[in-house]
Amino acid sequence: MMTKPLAKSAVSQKRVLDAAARIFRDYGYAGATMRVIAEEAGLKAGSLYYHYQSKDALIGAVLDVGMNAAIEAMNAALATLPPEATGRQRLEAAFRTHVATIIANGDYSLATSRVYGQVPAAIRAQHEKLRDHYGLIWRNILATAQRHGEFRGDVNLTLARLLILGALNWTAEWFKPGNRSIDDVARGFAAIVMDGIAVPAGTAS
Amino acid sequence: MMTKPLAKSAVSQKRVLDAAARIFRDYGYAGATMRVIAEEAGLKAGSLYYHYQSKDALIGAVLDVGMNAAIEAMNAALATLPPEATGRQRLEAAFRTHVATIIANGDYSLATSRVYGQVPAAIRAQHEKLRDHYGLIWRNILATAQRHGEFRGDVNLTLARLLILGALNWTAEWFKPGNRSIDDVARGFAAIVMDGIAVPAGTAS
DNA sequence: GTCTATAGCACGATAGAC
DNA sequence: GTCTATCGTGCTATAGAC
Repeated sequence: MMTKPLAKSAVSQKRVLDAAARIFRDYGYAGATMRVIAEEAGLKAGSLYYHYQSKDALIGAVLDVGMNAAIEAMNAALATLPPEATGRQRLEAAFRTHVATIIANGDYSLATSRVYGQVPAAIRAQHEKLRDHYGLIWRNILATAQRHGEFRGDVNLTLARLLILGALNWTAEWFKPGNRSIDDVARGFAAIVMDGIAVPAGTAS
Repeated sequence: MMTKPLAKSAVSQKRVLDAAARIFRDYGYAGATMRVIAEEAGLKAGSLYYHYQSKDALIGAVLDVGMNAAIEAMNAALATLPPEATGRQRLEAAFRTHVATIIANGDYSLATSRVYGQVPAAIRAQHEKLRDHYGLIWRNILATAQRHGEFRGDVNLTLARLLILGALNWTAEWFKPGNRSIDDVARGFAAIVMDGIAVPAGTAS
């Protein structure tokens, strides 16, 4: 079965979107000009408006595409786990998937995290639903494991989730392929969050 | 003993800097215009150039002032700990100090974290020394505690530091005074990083 | 679909009055 | 120290040819 070839329009549209992600990432929302985005996509500035109505529409598409990729990857990863998977296994899979997605779609992830605070409020408000949906997936993983007695009852799960997402999202800024693999990072982070870095009390020295 | 009154110039300069931090935070590097910064400071655009040579000099000052405040607060906090303080106590104090500084200087912290990737490379390069210095303080806290056998030997301290700073720096984006206090957040985060969220193995259910 | 050309506006920075 | 006025440049977006 052959993959249906994309229309010329769709190909260009994707090229524009990828170019926009890179330029927004490097220059911020206001600093990314339609001229430079067009050049990065191999077009002239005026031609962008055939694919996207405005600069606002373009940044909105970058935000949504990146977040949808993260949601789909996470749903797919969790769906492949057996029903009897432990909370620990689920959380570790979520760590791995989140980091892998963030690195694979690095241009979109970094563009999003760097420009989010500068995007017009109307665009941000419309995007918020996807963000909240993604947050809910994490809430569920943590709450389920705590309810099953795998995570301590005295841990504030909201705080735990904010710690986890803050730490994982920052990987997009510092991770460089080469020495450490994505799996190393995810496993290392998961180990710290689940077991801590301190020598457990009552351990022989 | 009276505090020496500041010269009119110094007062204005500080007002300009505070205004710049707020505007850079909200509009990004390119989106923050000298006209708007001036208005926020109660001046006209041309008057800014009496205090700062250029927009680049202004963002450079915002970055440096914010980071120097963090370094000084951390040094002061660690200096008040008794010499016999444990690694756990030092780490908890560092968590508390970092979050408190970030929230107290929220305009500067958020401006820095949001525009850092968009600032001209020359400005960023000059600021890097302060960043590295701050990172070194954290490296020392973690390495010392591990050398003393308080933190597990199999924990990768670089990974731990990246997790900690990613999580702590993100607090600037979501923390709102009201329900949770800064100390609650710092204590909660420190507890997770040191002891984990999982129920320890061998614990009776 | 992509181009050129341009309208209308805002930018950073400077000069010189006060 | 702060102002007004302005230079030269570059911005988003549109119009219409190809």
